[in-house]
Formats: sequence, structure tokens, C-alpha cells
Amino acid sequence: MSEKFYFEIKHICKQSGARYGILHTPHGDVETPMFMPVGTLASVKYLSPDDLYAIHAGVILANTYHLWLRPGEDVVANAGGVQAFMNYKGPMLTDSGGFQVFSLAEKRKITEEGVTFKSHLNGEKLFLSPEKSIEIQNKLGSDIAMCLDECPGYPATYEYMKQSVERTLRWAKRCKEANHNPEQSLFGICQGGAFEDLRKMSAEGIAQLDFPGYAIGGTSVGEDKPTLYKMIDYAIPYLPSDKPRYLMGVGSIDAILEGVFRGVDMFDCVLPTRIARHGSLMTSKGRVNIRDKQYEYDLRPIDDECDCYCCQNFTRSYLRHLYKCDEGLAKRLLSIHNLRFLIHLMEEIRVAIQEDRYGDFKAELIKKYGLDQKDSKGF
RNA sequence: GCGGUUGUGGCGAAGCGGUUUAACGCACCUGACUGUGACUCAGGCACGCGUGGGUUCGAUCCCCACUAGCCGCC
Repeated sequence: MSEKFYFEIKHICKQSGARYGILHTPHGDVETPMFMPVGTLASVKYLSPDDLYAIHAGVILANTYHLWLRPGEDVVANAGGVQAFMNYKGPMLTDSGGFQVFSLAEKRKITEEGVTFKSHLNGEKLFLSPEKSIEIQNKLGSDIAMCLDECPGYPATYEYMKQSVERTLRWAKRCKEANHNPEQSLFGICQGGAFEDLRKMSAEGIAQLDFPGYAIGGTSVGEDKPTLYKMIDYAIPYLPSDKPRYLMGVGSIDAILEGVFRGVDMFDCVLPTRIARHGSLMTSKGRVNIRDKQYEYDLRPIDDECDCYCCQNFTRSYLRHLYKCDEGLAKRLLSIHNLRFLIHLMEEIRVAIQEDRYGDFKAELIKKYGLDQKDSKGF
């Protein structure tokens, strides 16, 4: 682990127990709780680094599996690492490829040794082991690397989940032993699905390995919200309280609010960028689908409470036009908006925590956004 | 004016007497999207097949007239 990497908890909300902290990384400090935009292929789709600075993005993600296939980790290493490669001056986190074990399920086979993939690009047979994932991530040079884990879908049987959790623990140990980049900090990942004892076993197991940070994984794989919250509750008590906690793949507003309430410090999700590219926006009044006819003549911004470049400069009418004409600018502006919306939400969350009113803040937002409604998508 | 040819939703276009509740594509209208295989996925959108008659148990599909477009020829 890098000496430049450490986590400071600056304040614990007296009302809720939520944490405000600072994560120090070789590429700068970031405040927590935070939301991390996803840039799988060393690019947050449609956004330049300047766009990312403008929305105050802190840590951004890249993906080991995808960069391994294209352009290859040596190409990235040759450029001086993933930050230099894409010219992003902030901190970065690389996912291990574990999620692709889940999302490319028809094209892979899991054994004790690792995962055999069929490339989604050309069908080539590939093998990713814990050691290989770390070797690739070491070359990518992210500030935070993730252990290779298995991310089973939901629901899974107890028997399957148990052996999967045990194997993921063995893989975590191998990842730790394989990690040779002193500038890179490796996070462990807790699995266990919705089973309380397996979450406990997994969390205790990785905590024993003493990682600089811990993730709760196996989330956002088809479970409902109450189940997600249970997964968090089952894991948190066994994760070291002085280390950052990262809830993987979660980006809906209600889940972020509940996650922070339960002691989560880091979130990442493709949701804001993906739905933006599909014309769907998060706003203080709920979801807006910009292609809808009702916005044809609407000269208001996407969200009149938003301070982003998109909302400060463009109307719904124009954005709808751009979207319907398939202009790339629409995807960029809408992505900027959704990311800024979530990042701004995190800023408000941090203030509320420091002022010991996060419990009230969460309740207010849930009411304001109608997130307590049965049909709420948590937009 | 004469001969030929074609008229199916906003557009293109299947079907050519009875499983057509009129295929499909585009456009249009709605949803969805959670460690990105994603400018993706799902759904909706023609009580009617140029108009009017006729043949037939039955007509988008056959016949006649009309009408419109297109191509030739005077």
C-alpha cells in the first residue's frame, strides 16, 4: 500500500452515525462519502477530463478486463499508467474484472485457479486469475485496485454462495500476495449475497487479510432495495471502521442515501451515465425523459436547482432536439448533468453529516423525491 | 388526346381470394437501464389496403368505372 494512501474519518454524524472523511491517494485527496463515475475503457463515455474536473469528479473507475482486451495493459503502462494514458489528473480505481464474471456469464467458466473467459470481442479464449488481474492492475497503475472476486447473481442458493464466498476469500489472499505495486492500494471485497452468516464470514475473512479498504460486492445484481440494505447491514459490522467502505455498483439516489446512513463511504455506478446516454435524467423533481414530447417547447433547464454546465446553458427544448437528432453533444451534456447531480448530492450529504443532521437530511430528500413511494425507481 | 404502368399507416415496403388481430424497416409515442458486451433493450402506433360499384359464402388480393402519380407516343 502506498504511504500516500490513507483514510481519515473527520466527523461522525451524531444524529445518524454516517461518516465524513478524506481519502488521501497518490493522485490527490477526495472527500467521502463520494460517488465515482465509471470510465470502463479509460474514458467516462463522451466526457473529457476537463468535463470531469468541472463537475468535481474525484475518483473515477476503469476496468481491468476491458483494458486488458483493448488496448492491452502494456499499452497503458507504456503511457505511464491509466491516469497519464487518458490525461486525467485525479485518482482512479480499477475494477478487477470480477463483475465481468457475472455480466459475461455465458462466456466463462470458474475454477479454483481462476476464470476462463471467451473474449466478447473475438471469441478468443482468455484466462483471468487473481494473480493475472493484479498483474494487469499493477501495470494500469490505478490508485486503488480491486481483488478479483466472484460476483454471483441474485438469487443464488446457499450452497453455491457458500463455496463461492470461500473461493473469493482464497482469491483475495492470492491477490494480496500478488500485489507488487507500492503506489497502488488493494481493496478486498465482501460477498455472500443475502445470507447473513455468509456476509459475516466473508467480511470477517477479508478484514483479517488487512486491506486498506473494503468493498461490499454482489450488489446491484437483481435484488430488490430492502435486500440490498440487508446485504449492507450484514457486512458493515465486520468491516474495520477506520477503513473506507465501498458499495459496488450502486447509484440510485435512495440506495446512496441508505448506504451512507449505514456507513458506506464510496459508491460507483454506470447508472447516471448510461441513462443519460439513453435520454433519462435525474432531477430534483424526479426522472425526466428528455425525448418526451412534453418538452418540445420547454425552455427551462433540465433541473432549475442544478449548477451544471448543461443546466446553466441549455433548454430542454434544445436538448430534446439534440437527443432526437442523435447529436453526440446531447450525450455529453446529459452525462454531465446526471453526474453533476449525483456529485452535488454527495456534497450536500457531506455537509449534512458534518452538521450532525444527516438523519433529517435523508428523511427530507426521501420525502422530496418521493422515494418512499412504492413505484419509485429511486431514479 | 392515345397506350402502358402503379396506387397498402408520416415514409419505404410485404401480402395478391379464407391462420392478416395487414409482416418488416425507418420515423413517431412511451417505458426500462445500478463494480458499462449498452447511440442498448422492451412496448405502442392502419376498425383499414386511392374512390365508387360489382363478382363471391368470403375480397387489400378478381372485374368495371372513376381518380391520382409515373413512363412512353402524338
